[in-house]
Amino acid sequence: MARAATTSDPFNAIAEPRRRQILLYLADTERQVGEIVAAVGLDQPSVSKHLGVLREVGLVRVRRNGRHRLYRTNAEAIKPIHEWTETFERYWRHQLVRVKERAESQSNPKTIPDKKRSKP
Amino acid sequence: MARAATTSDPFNAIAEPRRRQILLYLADTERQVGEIVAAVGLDQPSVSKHLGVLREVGLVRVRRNGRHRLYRTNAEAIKPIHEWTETFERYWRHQLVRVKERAESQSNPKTIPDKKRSKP
DNA sequence: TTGACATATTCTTATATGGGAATGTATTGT
DNA sequence: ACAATACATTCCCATATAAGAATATGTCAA
Repeated sequence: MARAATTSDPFNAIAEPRRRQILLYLADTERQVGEIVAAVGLDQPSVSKHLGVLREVGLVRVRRNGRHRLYRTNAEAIKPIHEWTETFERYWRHQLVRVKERAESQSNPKTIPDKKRSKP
Repeated sequence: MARAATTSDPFNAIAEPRRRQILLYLADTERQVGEIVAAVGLDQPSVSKHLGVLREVGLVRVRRNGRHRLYRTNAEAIKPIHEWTETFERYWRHQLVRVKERAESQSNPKTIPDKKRSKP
């Protein structure tokens, strides 16, 4: 079968760039939907749907305030992803050590291209 | 537009559980495709396709050895994801502190949850 | 109440994706 | 050269999903 739904798997939920953008935007401050709409430059229904996904998977929390809804990132829900990537940390450390060793042992300036940064 | 392709966005590439499984499996040892097939319990073409995605996005490296291909996780490609989640670390730390403080100061649960929606 | 505002939900549609089956390709042993 | 082995690729199909348009729901103000 296919992958787990965006609404049940945080890994899948953050696979959408707009949602990552929203999570960063909501990381330190509560925001109303209107503000989020302005910030990400999508139309309101799209934003509401993204927020719905993030809500269901637990990556954001909502609170009502009059006619507004105040969203905020629930950082704890990102922890599992952080921990998953963390299991690879020692491996890329080892890789770096190996690269460094090679660079030091032989003064052969062989270029090892670094991966480009992803642009969220 | 939709999300970036699995073959160009590591976040999307790891949104598939099988691929995460493969990445863990290949983290510390090179493996031939046959071994990976046995390990994940999919049939060979499916595994090859997942490996193709991981290859294109740079999450694994391949090396030929006779008729075999030896795959290994390229941990460095996971770093950007790790770093993205890391930006939230201080927030979940704060959240934990707040939760702890509240639990210690008062035993009055003031949570106002958002209206539940039924979707099961 | 009525109406304006803020947000959510429900269509519809185009596209990406994963699995299964079948086939293609490269490499080795004889 | 030929067959077997080890993978990769292609084709087809079912499903998930994201955007857009239209509509619904809920809340405040007059």
